[in-house]
Amino acid sequence: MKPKTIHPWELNEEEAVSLQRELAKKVIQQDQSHDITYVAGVDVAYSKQSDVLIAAVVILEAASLKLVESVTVEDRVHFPYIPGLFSFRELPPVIKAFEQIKIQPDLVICDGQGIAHPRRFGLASHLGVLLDIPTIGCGKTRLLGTYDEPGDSRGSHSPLIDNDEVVGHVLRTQDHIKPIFVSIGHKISLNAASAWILKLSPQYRLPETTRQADHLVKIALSRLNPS
DNA sequence: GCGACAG
DNA sequence: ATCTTGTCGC
Repeated sequence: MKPKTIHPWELNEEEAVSLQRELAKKVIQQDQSHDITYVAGVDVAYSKQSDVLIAAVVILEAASLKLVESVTVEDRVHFPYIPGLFSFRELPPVIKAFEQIKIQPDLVICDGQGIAHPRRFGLASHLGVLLDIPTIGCGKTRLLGTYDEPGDSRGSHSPLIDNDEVVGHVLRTQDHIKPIFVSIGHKISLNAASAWILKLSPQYRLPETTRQADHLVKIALSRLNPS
């Protein structure tokens, strides 16, 4: 008989949760590589007037934060937005974009959470396990966890706690600016993750990787949806 | 039962 | 995320 091709993104909610529980066992919450030359940023933009979405991957030279490569991919939504199952919605186009990247990054910064997730398997962790590469979850808002407001100077941070576990850092990347939520994605420690996010955010609230990827997807989408 | 809830 | 109007600041 003809085996049907199963794409993880075609699973139902219950199956997706089961897959997360299985893959979460593969997450490595410790530093692995030490030589990081290229850092990648990922982002996805959606069209409200259709089911089209655009994913972008940008590669920056870690030392200079200069863009050295970028790719955008157009796709269609195949999974609804469900808190906790976000990766099943955004990863398909992101994976396609990575398949076209020539420079292999040593670290990937994701827009969303890593292990600061109900099953410790947010977007960043999912991407890290699939690509077998170090990843960091960098969210603008909280999915879960409690925390005390960090000091108001750049670099101040406080632990994000869920079920008595430290699942991330609430990190202030600029003086007096609203903090962001950093968590381990895969193959990196929380302290190293926060240090990297701070280094990648020399001037703005969000890391340059995220800003560049965000800029790219918005331009690509505006070309499809001329106002 | 009532909120909370990455993007 | 997207939509949306105005406002503030460099």
